[in-house]
Amino acid sequence: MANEMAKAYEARLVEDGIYNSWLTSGYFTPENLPNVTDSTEAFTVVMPPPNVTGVLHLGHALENSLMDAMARYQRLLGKKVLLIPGTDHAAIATQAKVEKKLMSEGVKNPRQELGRDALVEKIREFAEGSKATILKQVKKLGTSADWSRLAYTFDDKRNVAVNELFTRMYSDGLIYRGYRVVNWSVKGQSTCSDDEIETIERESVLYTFKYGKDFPIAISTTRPETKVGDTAVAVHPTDDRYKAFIGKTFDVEFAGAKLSIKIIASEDVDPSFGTGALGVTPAHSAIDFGMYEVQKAKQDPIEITQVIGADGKMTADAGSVAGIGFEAARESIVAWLKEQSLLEKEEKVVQNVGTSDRYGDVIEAIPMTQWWLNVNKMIPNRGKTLRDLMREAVTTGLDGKSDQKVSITPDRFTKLYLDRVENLRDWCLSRQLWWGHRIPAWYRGEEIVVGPKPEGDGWIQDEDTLDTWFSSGSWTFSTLGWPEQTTDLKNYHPTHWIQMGYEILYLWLMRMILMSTYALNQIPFKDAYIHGILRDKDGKKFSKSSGNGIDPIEVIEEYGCDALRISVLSGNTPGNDSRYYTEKVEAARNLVNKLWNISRFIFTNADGARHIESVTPKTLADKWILARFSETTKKVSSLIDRYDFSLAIEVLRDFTWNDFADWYLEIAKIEKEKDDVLLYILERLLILWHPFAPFVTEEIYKNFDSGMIIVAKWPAVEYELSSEDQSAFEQVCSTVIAVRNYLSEHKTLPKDVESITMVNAGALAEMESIIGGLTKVRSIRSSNERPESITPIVVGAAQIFVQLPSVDAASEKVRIESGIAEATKFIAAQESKLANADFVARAPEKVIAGERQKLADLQEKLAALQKEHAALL
RNA sequence: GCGCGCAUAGCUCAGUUGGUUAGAGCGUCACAUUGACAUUGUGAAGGUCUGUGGUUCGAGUCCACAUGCGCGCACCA
Repeated sequence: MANEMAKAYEARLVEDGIYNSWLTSGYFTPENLPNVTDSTEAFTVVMPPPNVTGVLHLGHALENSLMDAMARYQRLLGKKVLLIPGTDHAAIATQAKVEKKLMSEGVKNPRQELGRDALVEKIREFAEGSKATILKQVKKLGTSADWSRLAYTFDDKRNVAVNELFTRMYSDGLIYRGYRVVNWSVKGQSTCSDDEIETIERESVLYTFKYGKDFPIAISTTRPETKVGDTAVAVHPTDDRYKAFIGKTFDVEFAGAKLSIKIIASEDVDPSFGTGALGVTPAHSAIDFGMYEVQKAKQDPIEITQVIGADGKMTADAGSVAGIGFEAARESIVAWLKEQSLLEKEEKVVQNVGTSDRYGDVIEAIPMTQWWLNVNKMIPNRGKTLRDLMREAVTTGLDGKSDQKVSITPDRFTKLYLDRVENLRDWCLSRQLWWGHRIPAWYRGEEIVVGPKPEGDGWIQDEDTLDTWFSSGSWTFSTLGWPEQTTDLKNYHPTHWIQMGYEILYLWLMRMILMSTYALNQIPFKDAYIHGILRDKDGKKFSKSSGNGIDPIEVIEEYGCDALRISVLSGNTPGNDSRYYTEKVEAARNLVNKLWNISRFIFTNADGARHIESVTPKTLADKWILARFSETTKKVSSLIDRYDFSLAIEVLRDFTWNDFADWYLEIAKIEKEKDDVLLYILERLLILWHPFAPFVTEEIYKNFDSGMIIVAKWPAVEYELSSEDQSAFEQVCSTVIAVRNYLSEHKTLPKDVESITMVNAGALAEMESIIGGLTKVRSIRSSNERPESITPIVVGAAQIFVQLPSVDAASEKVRIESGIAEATKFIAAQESKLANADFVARAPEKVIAGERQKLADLQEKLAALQKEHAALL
C-alpha cells in the first residue's frame, strides 16, 4: 500500500475519480449522511446561481472555494449540510448575448426576423448549452452540492414560485401598473431598474438660452432637444430674481413647438447653479416627473409632453425636429437657438450619464405604463412596508427577533445596504424582453386579472417578462419547494450562510431579503459573507474585452483543483479585492505536494496506515507536536467560524510545513518508533485540510481505511503543553538554529565538525541526540568542563562549543562583540521602559512581569557573552 | 457634492479586542543534497508600518487633519 504512492501528487489522475466516488456515496445529499437524525442540526447554503450567459471564470472558482470550504467544514462538524446548486437564466443578459451573437451571424434584427417563439428557442438552446458546461465546471471545482436538488431560475418549479409571489404582492396592493418615467434602453428596447444602470463620465456642452425673445428667464441644459417638451420652469421660492413670475404662464413658440411654460416654485432648485432656473421636462427626467406629480397633488398641474419615443426618435409633438433622431435634433435645436440669437452661453462640462449595463447605450428617461413594486405601501395585516422589512432584517431582526437577523461580513456593507434601503424607489418589474418569466397578468378589454389564466375566452397575457432579479430574489426558498409547505422548507430555511461579491449587494442580497421577509416572514440567511473581486496580476478586472480571461478548468488541469482553491482563498479577506497569480498557484501546488510526501513518508515508515484512536506522548518532542496540533485545530476552527479562510490556511500551512514536516518528522527520523503519533496527527491533519483541499486529502485518506474523509469527524482538542516543556523545546530549537547559523557563518559543513560539547546544558543535556541529528553533526556530548581554546555559542544559560577544523580568532571576537552590542542595546531599551514609573504603575501585571523576564534573560545572556569576551583577551 | 475602502519587505498580502525586537508566501543572495519531497533542505539580507498632529504608561492598531489610489451614491438643470 505504502509503496503504491507516487513520488509526486498528480491531481489530474485522481480528481475525477474522487468526485465520482463522492457522487456514488450520496453524501452530498444531507439525508444520506451517516448518523443524521431528524434532530441533527442543519446547515444550508444556496449557491449563487451562475448566469447561463457563458462559462465559469476565476471569480466562480473563488465563490465555489468559499462556499464549498464552508460546507465541508460544517459537514465534518457533523451537521446535516445542504448545498443547493443551480443556474440563473439571467433574462436580459442572456437575451442580449444571444441577440448580439445572432447579429454577428448576419441577423440584423433578431426580434423582428425570428419572432418571439423562434428567438426564445434560440436563446433556450444557447442557455442549455452553457448550463451543461457550467454544471460540469462546478463539479470540476469539487463543489459538494446536492445534485438531487438542482434548480434553475427559469424551470417550472421556479415559475410556480414567481407567479405565486407576483400574485400575492398584487393582491396585497404592492404591485401596481403605473404611468411613470422609466429607464429606457433604446438599443435593448426595454426598461431596466435603477440597479442595472452603470454611470459613466463624458464630456458634454451646457447650453444657456431663453425659449423666446420675450421670455423673461434663461435656463441651462445639456439636452436642448428635450426642451421642446418643457412645460414649466422651476425656480427656488425665495429667489428674488424670479419670485414675481411664480404662477404665471408664458406661451412661446420654440423651434416649431408651441410651448406653454408655467413658472413654478420648487425647493429642489439650487439658485446658485446656472441661471438658478430649471426648465422642467416632465416626460424625460425622473426629477421633473416628480415635480409634475407634486404640482398635480397641489392642484396646480403642469402639462406632460413626450417628445422622445421608444425608438429614440423625436415624436410628432417635437415641433420642427419631429421624426428625427434625438442627436440630430440636438444639433438642429442648437442651430435654431443661434439663428434666433437666443443662445447666451455654451460651456464644456463633464457629466455622468447612465448607461445600460447590458446593452451599453445611454439610458433615456421616457414615460410609460409599467409594472412596479411599491416599497412604501403598508403590507396588509403586517403594519409595515417592504422598506421596513428590509431595514428590520439587518438591524433589530424581523419583529425584533434576534434569530431573524441577517449579519453581513464585513460589517461596513451593512451601512451601505441601509443607505440604499432608505433611498430605494419603487422597483420597475416589467421588461420588454422575451427571455424570462412572463408576467402573470391577463387582459380582456378593460379587465385585468393577475394570476393563472382566467376561465373564458379572449384573455391575452401581458407581453412583458419580469426583471430577472425577481426570480433570483426568491432563490433561497423557491429552491426548497415554496409555495408548497415542504419539509425542506421547514428543515433548511432560513439558510445559514451565503457568500457573494459586493457588486451584487443591491441587486441580489437586498432583493432576497425583500422577497423572503415578505413571503415567509423569515430572513433568507443568517450570515452573508461579502467577498471582493478576483483581479489579474496587474489588478485589472478579468474581462473578455481586455483578453485577460483565465479558464479555471485549464488551471485545474495543470495544477490541480486543490491548488487553485488554496491559492484563491489565501490572501483573500472579506470585502476586499485580491489578485490572481500563477506563482501563487504554484506555491499552493507545492504545498499540496508537501502534504502528499509527508503522508508517503509516514506510510512508508509505519508500513501502511491505520486509525489511531488515542496516543500517549513518550518524549518532549511528542508532547510538543501533539500540543501544537491541538492548538492548530483550535485556531483553525475559530478562524473558519469567523470566516477568516485566509488565516486558517496560513495557520495550517505553518503547522504542516514548519512544525510537522521540518521539525517533527526530522526528529522522528532520530527518535524512531513514532508511528502512532505520526499516524494520529496525519489522519486528523488531513481532516483539517479537507475543506480547502478536498481531493488530495480524500485520496491520501484512502490509506487509512477509515471510510471517506468527507464524512470524517473534525478532530478534538486533546493535548496541552506545560510552560516548562514549552520553553525546554524552544531551547532545543534555538540551539539547533544557533549551531546551523554558526556553521553557515563559518562556511563549514556539519560533516566537517569534529564534535559539539554543551556546557551548562540543563534540559538540553537530555536532547543531545536530537540536537546532534538535526544539526547533522556526528559527535555531541554534554559536559561540565569547557573545551580549551574554543569560543562557544551562547544559548540562554548554556554554552555550545563547536569544534571546527580551523577557527579565526579575530572573527570570533567580532562575533562575540556584536552579540554584546546587540544585547546591550536591548537591555537599555528594557531598562528605560521599566524605569518609567507610569508604565510600572499603569500597565497590567502580566505585561510588566513579561518585560522583567525579558530583561533578566538578556542580562543573563550579556553576562555569559562578557565572560567569553574576557576569556578571549 | 455625500459616503466607503485601501496605503505595512522588491512583489502580492496577513496583522482578533492597543502590550515581545512587526509576520507569511513569492522573489533575491549564500550553502547543501543518491533515502518522503528539487514541487526539496539550511542560513541570510530586506520594513523610520504614506505624512502631520493627538489620546495613552504604551499606537501598524484608536482619534483628527492632509496626500495618493480605488469604489459606491447623488447631481444627469
